Amino acid sequence: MTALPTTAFAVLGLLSLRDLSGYELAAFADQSLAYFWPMHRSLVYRELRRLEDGGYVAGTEVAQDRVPDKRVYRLTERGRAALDGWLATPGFQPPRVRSEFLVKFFFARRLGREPLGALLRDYRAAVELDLADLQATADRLNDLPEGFFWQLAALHGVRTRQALLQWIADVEQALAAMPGTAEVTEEADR
Amino acid sequence: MTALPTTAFAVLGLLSLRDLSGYELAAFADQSLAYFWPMHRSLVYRELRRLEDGGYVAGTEVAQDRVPDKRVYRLTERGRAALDGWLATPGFQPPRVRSEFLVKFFFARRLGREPLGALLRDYRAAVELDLADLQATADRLNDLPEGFFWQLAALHGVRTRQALLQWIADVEQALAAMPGTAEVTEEADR
DNA sequence: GTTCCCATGTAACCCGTTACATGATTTT
DNA sequence: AAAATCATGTAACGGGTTACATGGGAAC
Repeated sequence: MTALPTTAFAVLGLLSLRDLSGYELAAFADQSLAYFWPMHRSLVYRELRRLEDGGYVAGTEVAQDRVPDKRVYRLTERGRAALDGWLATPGFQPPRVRSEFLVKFFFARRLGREPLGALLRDYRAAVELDLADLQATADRLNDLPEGFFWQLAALHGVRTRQALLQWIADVEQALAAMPGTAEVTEEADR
Repeated sequence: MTALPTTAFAVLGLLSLRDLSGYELAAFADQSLAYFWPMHRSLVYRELRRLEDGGYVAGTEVAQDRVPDKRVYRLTERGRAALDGWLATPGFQPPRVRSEFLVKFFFARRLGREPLGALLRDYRAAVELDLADLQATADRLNDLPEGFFWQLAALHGVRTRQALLQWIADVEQALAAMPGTAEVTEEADR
């Protein structure tokens, strides 16, 4: 009876919209929740098995031709209750960010100006690409009944990425203004 | 020879500043890198053991009285080379964000206006707290040689959190403007 | 003078990622 | 006709979190 992880509720939430197989659910999640709650296919399958064991969802095997059979899951009453209970429960884990870029940047005093500039350029390119991708996702989700919240969720991502672009510009300016660029100095070694 | 994970380089980076025990390293990481690369103590210990096995760091047992003995690690030449190689290598994993709040918000059409308002208020409080905490961390890191980059790394976090506060304000406004608040409707069930 | 916190770490669990499997269908 | 992709999943590995251990100070 140990509490379900957030991923389980993400799965239940998607099943509350329509019945889905694991593959379909993962594909849809990848086009919607992925920007703030990525779920790999494998994990979705495992979670669905667990949810079925717990009686939160019910699966039925569906035969297909041309493509493999699939197992389609439907939310049970128990599952819906769990989802709504979780939604109404106040509190959430603090957002967790993990940025390898910032780890590199944090130790960038060991880098010369050249590789540092390259690092920032790469980062800007990555953020811009990501932002474009997110915009596309947001547009795709526009026409659904949930559109209101989904648009706003996407906007959350857009805003943070725009802030990042601004940050990059600031950093580049600060670097240009700083005359003595820290090359790797001897005293930095030990 | 399988590539080291980012956490290993975070550890090497901190050891490049000074020799540290696992406990000290974890404590310092918690005051600095934690905002973009959290590392639990346990993980730091395990990583240090692996790095010592690989010859990237060298540990020496240090006896203390009043408190337990500790094992202090020092970067080896091999470790320094690995760190600098990683730093100079272009590329990084895309930043990974995981926000339980947004999962709830994504399915908020199932919620009434009351719990939704509460959710947003909680979120604002959490972001504000987090921002204050981050500011404090940034101030603390100001006086060190690495201050320049560390300040900017902290600013990265500050900017994104400020964008979030703006987003929350926008959402609250949009909700107020929306007349027919979606109570849980029957047709949403099934 | 119990109770909580500090300083140090180990052990177990589980989520999340990567790799593997497979037969049909489309692409080159 | 070989190669890549689709549609479905299973299995194994490892990073990250949570729980456990312990003995000496500090706090109440």
